[in-house]
Amino acid sequence: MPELPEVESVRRSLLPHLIGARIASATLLRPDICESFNARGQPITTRPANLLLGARITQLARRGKQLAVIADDGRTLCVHLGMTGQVLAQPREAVVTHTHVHARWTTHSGTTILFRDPRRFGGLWTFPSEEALRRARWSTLGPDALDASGPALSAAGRKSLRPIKALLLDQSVLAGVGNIYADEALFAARIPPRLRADRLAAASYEALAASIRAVLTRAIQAGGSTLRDYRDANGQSGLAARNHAVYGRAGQPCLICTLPLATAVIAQRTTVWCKQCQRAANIAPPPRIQAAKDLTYPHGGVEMG
DNA sequence: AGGATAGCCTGCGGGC
DNA sequence: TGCCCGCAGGCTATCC
Repeated sequence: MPELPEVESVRRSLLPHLIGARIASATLLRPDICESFNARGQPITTRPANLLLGARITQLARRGKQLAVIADDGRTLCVHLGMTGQVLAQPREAVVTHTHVHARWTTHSGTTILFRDPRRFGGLWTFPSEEALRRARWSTLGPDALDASGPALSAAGRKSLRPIKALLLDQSVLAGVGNIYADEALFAARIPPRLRADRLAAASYEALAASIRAVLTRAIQAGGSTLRDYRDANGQSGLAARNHAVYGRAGQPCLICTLPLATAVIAQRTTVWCKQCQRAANIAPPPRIQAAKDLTYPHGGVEMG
């Protein structure tokens, strides 16, 4: 399940293969996984030129779980890995054959790039400019989860009746967190996943934002979480799953208190947490907002500030 | 309009 | 051994 750390690991592993490379061929084997747009934002038929044929790659960008391959003339290819998507780089003469390859590129330096995605929850989107991508697809995303901030999360959460876990999974609130790292971050911050978003104090959102940044950073350092499908561009699996404290550990002992970890479906996702360590009572509640008429001041004045 | 739900899609593992 | 079912889940469309 590629979430932010996995997509970032793919991006980093692609850099040496793609930066400065010129695209010698581009083939779309499954047209229905790609959508192309012109400068006016209208959908057009995908042609090799839209898939960066002839372009020189200058930049690989990422926002949340989405990757952007940007060329010197502005042409931009957006890649979303969905659940099982992979971008693989291999020598042109490689004999390894893959199933479910939906697009293939070659570079003038002799590298073949494949996009494969058995479950096809991922896809490709092409734009004439980086700006067009940002306008069409990235403007609906919240801040990148590596930049998670307490005030921004709090602003979204304080008016929401959803469980805090649902808030973390909402890409328009925060871009990049999926089911694995939502559970891990909530455990690290000792927040119960079902707690209503509007019941968290600003200080708790600050702690949660810090946990999100820490969990994601550590996972990137481990090369992402390989459960089954995830690989980076070189076919390497990631070791971050070794660090999971709760995800995939239902019924096993909590690493802090040894109580068996609980599991339930929350926000339509399998959720694992520790009922002992993650309790609302551990967390500062939000300040109660009282009606003005109920406020009394011993000295009869009105407090400012 | 926020929030919940269905559906997309394939591979794998458990149960019989 | 083999078949069937359930599950995994990011995201969009749809409904309430």
